[in-house]
Amino acid sequence: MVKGKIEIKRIENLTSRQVTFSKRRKGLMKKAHELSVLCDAQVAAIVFSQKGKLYEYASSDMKKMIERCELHRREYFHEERLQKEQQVQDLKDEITIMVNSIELLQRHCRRLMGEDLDTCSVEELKEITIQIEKSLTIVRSRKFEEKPLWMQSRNLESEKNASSSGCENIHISNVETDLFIGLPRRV
Amino acid sequence: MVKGKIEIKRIENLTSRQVTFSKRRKGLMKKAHELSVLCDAQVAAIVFSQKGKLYEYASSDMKKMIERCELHRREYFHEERLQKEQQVQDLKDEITIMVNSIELLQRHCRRLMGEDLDTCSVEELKEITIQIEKSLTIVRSRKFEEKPLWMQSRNLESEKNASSSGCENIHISNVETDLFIGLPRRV
DNA sequence: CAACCTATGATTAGAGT
DNA sequence: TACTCTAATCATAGGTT
Repeated sequence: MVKGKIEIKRIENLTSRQVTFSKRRKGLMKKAHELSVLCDAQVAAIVFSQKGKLYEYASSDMKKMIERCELHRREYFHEERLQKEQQVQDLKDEITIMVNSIELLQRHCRRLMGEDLDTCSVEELKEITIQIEKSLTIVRSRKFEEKPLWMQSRNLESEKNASSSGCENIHISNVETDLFIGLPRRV
Repeated sequence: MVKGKIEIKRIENLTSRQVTFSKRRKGLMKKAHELSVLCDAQVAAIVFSQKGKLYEYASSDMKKMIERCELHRREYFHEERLQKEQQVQDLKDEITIMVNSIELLQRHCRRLMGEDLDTCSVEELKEITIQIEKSLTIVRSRKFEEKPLWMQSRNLESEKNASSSGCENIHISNVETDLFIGLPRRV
């Protein structure tokens, strides 16, 4: 083989390979630059040496374009992540509020049922007693109003689903199963 | 200027520019390929024409590398998104359950207070009456147990925080108002 | 547009320093 | 390792078909 002529295949000699890498790499970058200037095109060339060192060329427009793309992509994902985190936090806040409400309601119920009275002040006890007496008056007056049969059956039906076990047997764990029908979403 | 010699600046003649673009683009790709083979390096060249058409070269290693990166990134974001969606769905499910529980508790309370009795069956009405009579017996027996002062004050204190308005002031409608602030609608 | 031609300039392999 | 030199090859501007 004459001087200067080479076959395009891996150069086995390390030194030769390194020298050729340096020369041709510069040549490539120059050609890339010339192409971008002469033809008004966006050109990029990226080279990793065997050792992993990076050499690159990018016409200025391309550089800006890549930067813009990267920035845009990063902002998009960041924004999306923040939104989801905010959503999760909102839901958790809601749950906290609801847990408090449930505890309050449960205590109220227990007291109306004569439980948990140890934690009441004398004042509260009086209020509860008055409420219960009022309730008793109401339900007793109710007992004597015999409703017509069609109305009874209608109520029985609609109640079967809503609270099949009747008032005093409501356990929260049952509630979950029974109530799923028709209630506020599953958004 | 002699034939074949040119200045590196934008070629104004459109035809010339297009021809040169085609020739030099191919030349650049060839050089990129030769560099990657001869020197065992990872090389990529990217060219956008003025019209926005893309031409590119990537040595097989580089191609694989880019594909691997893209795939990895996509999988990562996809995975993250799925996880967050699942978390949000779980929270929403929890909220649905709690909304149901709250409604049931509210109904239970209202009935114990002699409200909402129109939706009761005769059986349920009997059960409620029995419950209320039991409650009344309990609270009436309580009234005569005068608790020592230290116990009263302890209870008063702990109640202040847990339910600032105390038992006697809890109206279900208030509770509802408080709760609605946080309910699932806005999700 | 593309394929080819050719004179010329550009690049570079291999050797030397 | 990074230059310089130089012969040889390669790329390509400006044509022509």
